[in-house]
Amino acid sequence: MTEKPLPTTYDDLVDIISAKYENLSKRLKQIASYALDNPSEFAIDTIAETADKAAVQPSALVRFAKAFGYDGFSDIQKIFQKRLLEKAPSYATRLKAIRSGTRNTPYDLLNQFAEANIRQLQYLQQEIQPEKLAQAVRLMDRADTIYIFAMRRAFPLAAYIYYSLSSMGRRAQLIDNTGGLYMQQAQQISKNDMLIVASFAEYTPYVSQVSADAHNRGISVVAITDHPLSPLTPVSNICFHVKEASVYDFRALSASMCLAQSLVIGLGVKGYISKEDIYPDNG
Amino acid sequence: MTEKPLPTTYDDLVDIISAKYENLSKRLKQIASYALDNPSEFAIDTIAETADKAAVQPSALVRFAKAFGYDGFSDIQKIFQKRLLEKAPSYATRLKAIRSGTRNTPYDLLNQFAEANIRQLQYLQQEIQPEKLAQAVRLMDRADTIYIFAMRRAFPLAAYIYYSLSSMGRRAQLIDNTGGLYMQQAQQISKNDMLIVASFAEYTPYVSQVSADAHNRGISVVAITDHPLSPLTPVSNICFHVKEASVYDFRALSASMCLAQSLVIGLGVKGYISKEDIYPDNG
DNA sequence: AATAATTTAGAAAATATATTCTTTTAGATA
DNA sequence: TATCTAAAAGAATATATTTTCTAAATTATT
Repeated sequence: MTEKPLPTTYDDLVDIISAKYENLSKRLKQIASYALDNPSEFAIDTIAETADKAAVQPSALVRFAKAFGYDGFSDIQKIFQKRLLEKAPSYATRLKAIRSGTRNTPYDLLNQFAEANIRQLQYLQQEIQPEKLAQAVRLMDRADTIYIFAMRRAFPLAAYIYYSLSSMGRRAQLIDNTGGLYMQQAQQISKNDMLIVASFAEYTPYVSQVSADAHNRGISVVAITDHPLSPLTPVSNICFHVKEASVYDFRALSASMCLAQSLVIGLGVKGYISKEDIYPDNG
Repeated sequence: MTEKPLPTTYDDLVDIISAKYENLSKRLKQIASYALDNPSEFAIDTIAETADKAAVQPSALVRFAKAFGYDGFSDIQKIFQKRLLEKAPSYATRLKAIRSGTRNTPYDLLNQFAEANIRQLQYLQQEIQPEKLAQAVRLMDRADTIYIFAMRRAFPLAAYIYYSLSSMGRRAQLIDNTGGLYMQQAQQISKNDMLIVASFAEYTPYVSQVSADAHNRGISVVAITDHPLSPLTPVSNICFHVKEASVYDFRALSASMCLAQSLVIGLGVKGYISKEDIYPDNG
């Protein structure tokens, strides 16, 4: 084995550990995965404490360190300690940086975007009406099949809802407009079903069209949109208005995604509680 | 002096130290102010290192600890260590706190989920490596066509990226496995293109397979996944590890969504800026 | 199935670390 | 300034932690 330069930063070390992981012995794998899962504790605990928590021998930790070229445990632990000391700047510092300098590195954008998303989530918590939420979940719970339709920017929402419902064993259908057949797909919705739609400005006419059609036929519709004057408002039974943040005209999705997740989980928990015996371990 | 309960949290300790500060001896004041100024280092360094940095004798540190009622240096240092561990909490721990004692109305769930999402976003800001982000955007910028592939829970990410890139006029292809042809779709990727993949535990083999194939063929791959030991790590050029929170085993998506958005916007802004540089005075 | 090679556990040794104790220094009081 | 008291330094000691080493166990190879 030739002399490779030892990683001196946590990130480099993670890369190396990831790369070599598959070639490690069972016990060393165990340690690698403990260390990567609990880097902070690994930095602070003594070798005995870490050994205990990772359920290995102290000597195994020394072997682990040596397997990556270090002199011993203390050496590799220092890398983890450095990470803790160099932890990113505080919240306040970051905010200042965001406000003052207007450089636009992807990192700056990420910070701006994260901040914007956080604000929207806090706003969502304040603004959402608990009763509406409960009603929506009730409608979903009663439905035989839950149909979902959204396009363009809202499509990820639909994809998420469809995936979650399916994987929790609920009957769900995604109207995906395959072959341009969205109307035919929507026609399938029957009285015992319900429909979830989502659409944001500029509103996709298809979505409001399907929603209107279902609504006229007496089918329950839950809508997620961005404004009280959205075309979905008049054609839905329950309509959530979620304001989304935007950075450079790129609109975020976190708040509506969070709402969608809450609906799905609300249903899941409800189902889980009543169907506890049937699906004891289901996620 | 009667037995007062010793502070067990960092915040309490800070209060006590502040209160007693004026009555401390010169050397102990020196230590107090060092400790409060450098709580992280104080937590990690040995007594000798701290003594050195604070320019005092090791024994003075013991006296310091005893002045506040602790048995010795190690005891008071533990408080500082606890702070460091709680600063970078495991989400599991925090979420448990959120969970406990709450009912499970959809509204409660939304609040829990929003909190979880917010923490994730903050964590993302701390953990992300600016340079990696910049590199990823550079790869995207150089590519002729950007291919995107993700399935199941990660699929909404792919849908979002695909939609955004397309709507900003970038050539993009979503590998959507229509007709089970994902491999054939992936074969289309050429040397001048790049691939973005996303996959979370339990990892979809298709995604790592496509990623590995592209990577072997020398195509740049940017991966979004959830752990350093993910199967995507070894088969990608740039790999982001985003820890996602979960509520009742429903995993969130905000952090990775935010990351994806930053990549896309980073590219958008970059394109805008570089064209401006080329045609500085042009309309 | 037997042998070799690797990995692991656990105890022993070496090292590092924290604490105590004695001596020295500094500061306060008369 | 002399005397007393409190604080500090530094060496000595006790404790804890890490590392090494050997025997046992596991895994791979013939």
